[in-house]
Amino acid sequence: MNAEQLSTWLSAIASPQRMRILSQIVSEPLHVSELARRVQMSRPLLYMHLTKLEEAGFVAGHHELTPDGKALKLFHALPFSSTIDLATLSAAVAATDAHNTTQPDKSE
Amino acid sequence: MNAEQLSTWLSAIASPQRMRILSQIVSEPLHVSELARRVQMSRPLLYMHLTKLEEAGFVAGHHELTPDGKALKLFHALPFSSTIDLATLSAAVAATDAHNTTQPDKSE
DNA sequence: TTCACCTGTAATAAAGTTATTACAGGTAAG
DNA sequence: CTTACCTGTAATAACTTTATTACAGGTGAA
Repeated sequence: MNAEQLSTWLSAIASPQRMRILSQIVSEPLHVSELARRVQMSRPLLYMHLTKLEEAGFVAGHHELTPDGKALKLFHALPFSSTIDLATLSAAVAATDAHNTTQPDKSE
Repeated sequence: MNAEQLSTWLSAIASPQRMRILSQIVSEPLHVSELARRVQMSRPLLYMHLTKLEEAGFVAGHHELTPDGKALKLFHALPFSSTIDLATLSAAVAATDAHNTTQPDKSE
């Protein structure tokens, strides 16, 4: 994991709003509109936050049909645990440097 | 630690630039101008980043006089290690909620 | 058909972060 | 006194993130 990837990952959770969103869907999944009401946020804004969380791998969403045929999009938090320290950060920077110096165009 | 504090802490390291700065001063302290040259960044910009890192407790700066009397400001990285997971985030959100509900004006 | 729910996105405004430029001032050496 | 270093900050430009508003469209029930 290079510096940019680590940054994207950390940035996704480094937001009080997204922490609140996450903590609401830890124990049970909720559909978007219900979640928007719980965190008191407009739906479009919530979508933006959920997209960031999903891209960083903190949540997953899936469609589900209620018995009466209504389509809901449910989101739930994905468990994770990561220890972060100076070595983690230095390793990420080193990965970026290696990439930009010896392997100018390697896809990963 | 509440959600805002955790956010400030995470945001401080969630930046490729600040990761690069940190990784340069892990093993040895450097003065501002020298550090600016190493990370190829203007001094004013570096100050801004260092201020954020210092406020979050990732670096410390102190003045030092060279034998010939020149005043340098040296910065070095402070060691840390923290495990982050859903429980950490939920606890931070809970701390914020408790603060805003039962203790409207408690200083900490 | 109308009401009350739901999903999804485009356009844009508001706010915050990052980066640059231009200062003012200090010490030591040539 | 000029050159070559250094610290520090104010003003502002450029960019990114966050938030709002306004759409278009779907289902089921009254």
